[in-house]
Amino acid sequence: MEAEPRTIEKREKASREDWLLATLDVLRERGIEGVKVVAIARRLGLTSGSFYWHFRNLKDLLDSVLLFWEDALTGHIIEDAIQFEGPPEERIRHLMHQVIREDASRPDGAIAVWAKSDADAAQCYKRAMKRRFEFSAWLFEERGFAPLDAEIRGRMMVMTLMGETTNNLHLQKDWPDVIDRHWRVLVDK
Amino acid sequence: MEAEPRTIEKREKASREDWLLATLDVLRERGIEGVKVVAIARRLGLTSGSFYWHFRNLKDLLDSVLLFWEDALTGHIIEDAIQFEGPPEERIRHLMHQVIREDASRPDGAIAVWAKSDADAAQCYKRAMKRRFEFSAWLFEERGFAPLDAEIRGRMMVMTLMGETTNNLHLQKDWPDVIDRHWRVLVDK
DNA sequence: GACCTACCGTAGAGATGTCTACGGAGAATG
DNA sequence: CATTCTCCGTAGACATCTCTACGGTAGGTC
Repeated sequence: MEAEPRTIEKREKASREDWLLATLDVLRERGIEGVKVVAIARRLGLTSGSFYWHFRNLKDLLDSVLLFWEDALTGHIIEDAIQFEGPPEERIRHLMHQVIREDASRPDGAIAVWAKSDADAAQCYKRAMKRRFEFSAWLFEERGFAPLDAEIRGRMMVMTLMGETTNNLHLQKDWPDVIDRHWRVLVDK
Repeated sequence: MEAEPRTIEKREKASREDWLLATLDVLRERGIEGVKVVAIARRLGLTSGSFYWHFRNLKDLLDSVLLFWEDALTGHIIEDAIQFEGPPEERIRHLMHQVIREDASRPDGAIAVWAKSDADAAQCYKRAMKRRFEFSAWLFEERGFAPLDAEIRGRMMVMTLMGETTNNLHLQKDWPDVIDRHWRVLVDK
């Protein structure tokens, strides 16, 4: 059931980023209430004493996690899609494949639940979703759909990808085929 | 941030089901690791001592929650759609609206996260999703799509609805319009 | 060799949580 | 009125968690 622990090799010292990445793993697997200092330390093969060298307290870490998720994990996909050269429908296809390929490290589901009971997480989640929706709408406008139609198709794409992510589609060997079939329904006029 | 607590009126005694429903609320808002005996008791205005009259222990409660979610909350929507009389595309529309209407009490997102670290939850989640996908595929076959196309459209419908659920679409006043636009993309040939 | 920086471990206070043991209250039953 | 059935509260043992205080160590610097 458990994923491969993100241990550090050869008794190396851990950086602030090591703690952050390990936290993302715990967050994805156990949810926000499962993010405990001792749990992350155990995963890194360290003790909680060392944690407080890198972070002021647990809240400090959680704030960093939110920022990292919004900037790196959401922004990364969008920038990658902007870089892509080719026809609009292929750009969409590229993005969809990219999301599933990087599936394993996405804590999106856990953050959505987190947002239900925490104001900071809710605000961050809302901002990130808005950004995803707006970018996706643009993708479908480029493809030639009218604004309102492009908006709903973009929205469906985001939701479908998040759904397949929480559903662990990437563990299924025929996932590229499944994604292509989703893609066809979305881009066909 | 917090939802209205599901308190019991006038110092009434709580039934096993009261505890179960309160647990669903906590599960939805805080995730599985937030489901603590004392937290649920607090929400009901009781103490943990009373909990152990209704349940052997925390695991006993969690098992019941999984069964209830799978049988009642998933089965309910399907049975309602089967009852529906009218053309296939309207049956699909009815189901989509129904899901969002009952949105507030759905802990689907929390259960998806739970399934990442617990074998029992994972099995239950898989079964429920299989049932949803198969029923949805049938809906779109009735609508006249070929099996493979019906399957992917059903899958997209389920994911979109779960996405809009975690996204709290039901709090948006124009949600029926948004759902109808999703619907058009899915059922149009 | 002395020093400094960066990182880690241990010990412990205080909070929170699970679960058991047991006693008590109110409604229903005889 | 006495008894029983249901449900609830309290107290306490034990575990886990956050966070502080402080001491230790390895590698680079002067």
